[in-house]
Amino acid sequence: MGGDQGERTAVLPLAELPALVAAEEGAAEEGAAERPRWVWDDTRAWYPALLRAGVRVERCVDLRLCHAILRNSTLTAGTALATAAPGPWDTALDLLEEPAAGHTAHTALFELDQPEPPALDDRRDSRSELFAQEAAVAASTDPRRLRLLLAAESAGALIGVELQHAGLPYSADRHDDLLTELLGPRPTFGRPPVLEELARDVRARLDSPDLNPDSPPDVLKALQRAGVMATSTRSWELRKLEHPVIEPLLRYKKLSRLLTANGWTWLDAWVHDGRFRPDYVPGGVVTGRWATRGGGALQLPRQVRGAVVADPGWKLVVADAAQLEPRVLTGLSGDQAMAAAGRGKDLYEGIVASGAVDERAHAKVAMLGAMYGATTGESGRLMPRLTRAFPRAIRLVEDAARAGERGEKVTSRLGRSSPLPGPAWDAAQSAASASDSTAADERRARSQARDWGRFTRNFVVQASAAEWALCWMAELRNRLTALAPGTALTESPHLVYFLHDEVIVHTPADRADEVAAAVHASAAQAGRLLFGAFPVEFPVTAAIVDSYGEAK
DNA sequence: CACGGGTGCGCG
DNA sequence: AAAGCGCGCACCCGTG
Repeated sequence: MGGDQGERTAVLPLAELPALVAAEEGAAEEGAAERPRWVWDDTRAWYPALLRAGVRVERCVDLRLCHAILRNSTLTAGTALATAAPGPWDTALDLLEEPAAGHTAHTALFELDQPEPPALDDRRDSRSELFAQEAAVAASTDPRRLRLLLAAESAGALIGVELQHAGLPYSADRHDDLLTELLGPRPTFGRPPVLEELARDVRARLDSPDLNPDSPPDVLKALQRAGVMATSTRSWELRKLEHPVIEPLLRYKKLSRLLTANGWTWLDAWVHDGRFRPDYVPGGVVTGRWATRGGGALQLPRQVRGAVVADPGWKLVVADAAQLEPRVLTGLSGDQAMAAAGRGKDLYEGIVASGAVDERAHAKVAMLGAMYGATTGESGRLMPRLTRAFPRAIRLVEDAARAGERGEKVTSRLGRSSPLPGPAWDAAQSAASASDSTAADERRARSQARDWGRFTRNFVVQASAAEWALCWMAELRNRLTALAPGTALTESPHLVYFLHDEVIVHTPADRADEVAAAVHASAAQAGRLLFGAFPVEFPVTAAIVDSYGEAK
């Protein structure tokens, strides 16, 4: 429970924890005590049971997530925590989890690797870890930013568990209707009727009665036999070709994708009692973005978003940050010209108005190219114009790319650093600089260096954008709690979805306007937290709707 | 039969 | 190699 003076120690049965947490949080609610910040090894291990017991936690330190940040950050380089040999806090979460009952193969593997796995508590000492982390932050080159990052990351961990607990309101009936409309009735086995008919059509038009349309190699061969000069079966490539089979084949691929990714099987597995409950993994991506495990929540196709429906008497507030990454780049680089281009309007229109490019689509493709490292094509051609108009912003991503090419780390706004390239990368660079290096060695080394440079170029922007989004969401969470203090999570406005630069709040209809206001205020606050007084704006849209499909 | 790489496509 | 970043997931198919 933190490094407070006047320490109290209590050992209690697990079953009594919810009551203790509730008492401490409740005391803070009534102003009788300081708000606790719960310190634990892993939010995903502790918080779900508390929520099930009806207990919410306002603040925490997720030691596992914070450790990962501090271990690798350039701001804490040289601290004891960063230089220590790898320990239990560096072990992947999966290896520490209890193997699920019945998964004997997993158990066997586990025992093979670690004959006598010690108990969790022996391996991870949360007290000493907390002190080590506090020392590392205090000794860092920017404690303020790191503290903010660790707080935001930990808030994200709480939110991830709360999102799963609440679930995204989801109408299985609407989803089923959509599937039936597009694919025909659900078959007990084999392809749905519409897909079967399309498969028949494709086979006929290619004169290949045995063709398996799900096998790209088969399809490619059949296309070539029919005289279609395709080199792959990717949709974007097929679309450019002329042949009577192309249209039904594309339709087959699109519907087949819907069936396999979000068909009835997905519905059965992931939607229960009117809620879609994916497993969010905060910090699951190197850049600090979230990942999901199962359910594919971050790839929910636009096609099915109409099935996300508010409960009767409730609304969804669907909020989206406009042009988040270029705006984050603006703040990172302190580019006044780009800040002006984004002030009070669509950033891409602002770039057009600045005279740098002719039309919005060009502004967008040029900005994406700058942040992703495009060298050829339209995007590459637009780069010089962008560089002339916004030299500071472009220099920032170019510098990040050069650092990556040299094999160095780069660091986000709040202090998350990129990983170093692996041994294969080092070996390739060494081979190229050896006295007996071949032209092929040098080509390979240069190519890999550029690849890594594109990664680090994008890392600074994507990681900082992820930090903005965390701050936005954490701030919003606090404001939502304040709208209805003391109520259970799902009885008052609460977050139900997060998608990189987008959130959805489920709210009683009569609070929707307040929620929308909170969404805007939180975005402004996130901008100040990351970039202080620098005048970069972060406009967000907040649509009050009954269904996700109505937004945008 | 299990696995893992490759392919393709959904999202930002 | 779509034009470049970050992902997850389902499927095919060759390999052991």
